[in-house]
Amino acid sequence: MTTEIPKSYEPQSIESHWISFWESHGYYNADPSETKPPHVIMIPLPNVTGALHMGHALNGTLQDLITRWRRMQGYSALWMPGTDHAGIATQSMVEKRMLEEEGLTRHDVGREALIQRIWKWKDHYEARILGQLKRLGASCDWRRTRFTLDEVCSQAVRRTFFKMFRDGLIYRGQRLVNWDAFLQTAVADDEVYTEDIDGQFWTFNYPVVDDQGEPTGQRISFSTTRPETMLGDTALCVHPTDERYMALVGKNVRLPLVGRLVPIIADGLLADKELGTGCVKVTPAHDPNDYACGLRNKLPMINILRPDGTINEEGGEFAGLDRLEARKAVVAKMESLGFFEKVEDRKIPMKFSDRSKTPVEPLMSDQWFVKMDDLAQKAIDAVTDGRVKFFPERYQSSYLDWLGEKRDWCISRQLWWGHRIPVWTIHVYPTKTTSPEEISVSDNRQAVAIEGIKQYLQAAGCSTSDVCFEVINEDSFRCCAATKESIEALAALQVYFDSFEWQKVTLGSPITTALNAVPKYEHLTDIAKSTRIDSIKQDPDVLDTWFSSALWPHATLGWPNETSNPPLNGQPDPSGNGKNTVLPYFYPGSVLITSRDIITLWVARMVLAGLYNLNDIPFKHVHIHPKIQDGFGQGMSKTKGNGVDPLELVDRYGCDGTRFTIASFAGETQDVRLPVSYECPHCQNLIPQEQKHLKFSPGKPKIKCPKCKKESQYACPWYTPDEGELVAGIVIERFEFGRNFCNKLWNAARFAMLNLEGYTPAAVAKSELAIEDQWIVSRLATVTNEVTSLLGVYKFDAATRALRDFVWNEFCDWYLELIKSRLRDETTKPVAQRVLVHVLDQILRLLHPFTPFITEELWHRLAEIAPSRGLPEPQPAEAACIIAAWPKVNEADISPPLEQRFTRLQETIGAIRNIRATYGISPGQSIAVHLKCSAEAAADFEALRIQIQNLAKAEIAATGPEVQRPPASASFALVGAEGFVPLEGLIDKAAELAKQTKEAEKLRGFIASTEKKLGNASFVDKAPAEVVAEVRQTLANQKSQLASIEEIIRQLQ
RNA sequence: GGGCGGUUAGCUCAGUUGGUUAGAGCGUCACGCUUACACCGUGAAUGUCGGGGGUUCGAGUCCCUCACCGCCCA
Repeated sequence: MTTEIPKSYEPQSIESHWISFWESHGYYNADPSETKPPHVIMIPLPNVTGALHMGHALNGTLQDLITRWRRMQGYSALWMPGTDHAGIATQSMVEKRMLEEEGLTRHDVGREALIQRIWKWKDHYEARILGQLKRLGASCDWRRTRFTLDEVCSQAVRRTFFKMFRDGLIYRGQRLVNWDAFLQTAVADDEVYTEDIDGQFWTFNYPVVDDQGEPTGQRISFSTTRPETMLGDTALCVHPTDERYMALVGKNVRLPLVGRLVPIIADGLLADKELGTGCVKVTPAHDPNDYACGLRNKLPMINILRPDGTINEEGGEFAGLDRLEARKAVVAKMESLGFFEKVEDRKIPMKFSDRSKTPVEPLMSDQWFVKMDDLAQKAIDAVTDGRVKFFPERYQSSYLDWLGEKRDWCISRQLWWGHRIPVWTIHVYPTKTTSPEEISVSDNRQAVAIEGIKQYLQAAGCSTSDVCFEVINEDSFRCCAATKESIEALAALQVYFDSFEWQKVTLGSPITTALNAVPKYEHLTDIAKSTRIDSIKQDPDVLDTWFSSALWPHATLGWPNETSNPPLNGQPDPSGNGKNTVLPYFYPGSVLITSRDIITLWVARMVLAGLYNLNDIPFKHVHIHPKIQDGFGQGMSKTKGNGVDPLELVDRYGCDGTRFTIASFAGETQDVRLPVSYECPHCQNLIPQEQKHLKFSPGKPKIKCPKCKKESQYACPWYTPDEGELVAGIVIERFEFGRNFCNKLWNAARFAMLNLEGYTPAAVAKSELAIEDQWIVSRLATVTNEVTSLLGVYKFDAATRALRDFVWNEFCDWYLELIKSRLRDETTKPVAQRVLVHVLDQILRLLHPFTPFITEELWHRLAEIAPSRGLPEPQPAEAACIIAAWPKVNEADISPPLEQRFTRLQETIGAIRNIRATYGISPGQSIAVHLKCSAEAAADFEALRIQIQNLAKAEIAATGPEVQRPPASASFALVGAEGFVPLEGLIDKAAELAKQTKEAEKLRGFIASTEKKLGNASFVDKAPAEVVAEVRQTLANQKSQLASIEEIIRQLQ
């Protein structure tokens, strides 16, 4: 006999059990198969910056849902897990903590030590993130877990960079970046925030000069909020239609402070006639709008800042001043020269670095770029020709618009945490120090040096095809390396020349040194010495994080390694027998599931990288799911303080309840709102979250319960609550939706199992099925079809609704209620049990992807009682729900006429219940019902006599076409059936009359509008025939209902 | 400034290609501890579908416009 079944579903006690069960049985694993088709989802790799939040929970739930569904459908379903190193985000977290706790900067500890500290951080958070995912039930193939800086991913990064470098797609160029002068690094656009600050708005003028550069006496006025940037001005700009300045366009002005002549240009995109004087100064190297104007008008770009924020030599006498001191000095000098006009206070928007909270300076700097022209076009084509499809479709325009700009991709970052750029700049041995006997080769110093490096690499055991060279000028060239070995060898060479250079400086003359700092390469000292180079330096920058994540879909499958499968659990996987069989089997992937904010940053780049490296798309579908907001319509994020830890919800509502709720709001909608409350730990009262709870305030703020007036600390990202302190936890009432559903399912299954005593599996013929059996089987088939097709187009919300409605409103509310009497009768019990077990089995399968834990638990409990089950022939059930086959529909089970007959029964029962409630008839008191209906309907009613007794607490007194209304009856009129309930002594004639009169009025209203419609000639002419016929039928139904009611009224009077 | 999305019951949201009387969950009200389930059951109330205009026999649904909210790009 089965173990006892608790009265309510208790998720906590079973979740961890099934996680280890699934994992230990290897059900999550996906390997190449000759019999199964592949299904692949690559996880949008979470950053190792911190813990998971609601967005991850949503994202992960949907991926798991699809993965479990496809696994049940018979696919070898791979969900590839992993994490992202997240360049600046992670580095700055570690730096910040180091500064706070130890007072150290990255320059104090040095590059290697900092990187080691970040690895420790990464290990900690990676473990935490993967643990969180596992608790959400994520059925990833954990053996294949990757990290963007691990060896498997690194080899793909090296190979891609090298290919691009060799193909001439990578170049060095200048670009305006957001420079954080405090941290001395560029920060990305999404790491910058804008705030309005109190600033000033100065007006100056510049003297106009003639062709000879002599002042014409004219002055031209302009305004600025950053006067110091006039040191880098390269134009003045007016609007092309501005009459005031038309005559001046094309003339020059002389900058009073640096003496440079700059042109007056017309550019309608920069100058605004209405703003200030209508004229603006243009500093392309220090302002994004000016930069764009500079590009359009081919203006020189003059950088006036050093990395530390002081003015450089371009600033002349102002060189060396900090930019804010320089501002004062510039204003003073302009004033003394008579070019100052006025100044006013004004709120001005200022950009701040999110990392240092200091203002960022737009700054021109040298960066590495990838040429996007051809790469972007191929990625555009992949979407426009339908190889990659977006769900919902509208998001494809973000992708196409962004790629269409084909802006080159800046891939360098001034960081230490990341894939270091594998490029060395090499200076050849200078001509002037070349000894006489070497003059013969000096004409071709580049070729000699390149040859020298090749020989060195060969001696180090590297292939010369693993490096390529690019000439910079006659004294220098670059070398890009493709493999770990060649990178290591070049690094050793750099160590050698660095020490050599150091000795040159300190000892005054070059002496022989050895590669003894890198013992592995010591024997190459002589050949290193003879390379005829003067210095070799690796680029200090690392690659943009998105460069490595762009390769994620193929890097994780082992590309470019063709001779072995990627490792499993860090160990070699020999199953490929000398080939990489994983990559061709699992690439391209099936679907990418992510949120819209990284369509450009990530999705587009994966497509172009996949096409570039493998000449094939990385995935066929891209599903963009909603973003989660708090109750105020704000996106949830750690920085806003409104983030919610999904595991808190899992603890409160159960994992399945949480997942089911999440799935219920994941449709084509753009945003999802989750109003949050705190639960008072003293009295359990709910306190709605207010904006003030989210604002950062120092210390440990408390929340006061309006009901019990007690205070408590509350869950908030700004602080960790004190040990032992009572904390007001997070409550999101919407999640009760899923929790309640799980409990309902649990109890439905509990009921079924309590009523399966004596169950015997056997074939069931269609003729043995009662009307409710046929109905539930028909509905089950319909719902199975619906869910299957909805999941195929990622409409998780609709699929969830379809399943909930079926399980709760049809299976529980009607089917279970209807079979209760049959289950108590030994003769009718066997068939009812067989149908019940079948439907429950199918429900568990359909729900498993949504609610894996409860369905697995029930599956095993059901297996104890009914290991063999199913219609029409029983089959042995699979060993676990996770590997059970997804239900297949027998279309013959679906019968719309039968469903219609059943609807009439439901409506009749509803109408009787309504009468009971209207007259306040106590549940214990039975009533009689006379049903006037067709003979066919009468048969249905008679067949369900006992059930109607149970469901409506009503005795059928008479059925059939001849039934007459008994006196003193409450009545109802449905389409196809009229009912009368004699209520002698109970009925209030006046009330009943009023009720029926109201009903009649309503019907007359409907009839009037229906008749009006049919009376409209153009409706009858123009509307489709079936619509007209439908309306006629409606009118007929309304009229017959009205006739019944009028008869009832007549009898009442 | 350009683009995308939203505005439907007190709250959170559905509403397929335009087609009878606009739905659900939560909340509210009334009744009910009926041996699966009070995380429940039965019944009820609740809407100028953001405003205005248009197309159409017919508009929550299509078009234009205005307002507000959110996001992306510049």
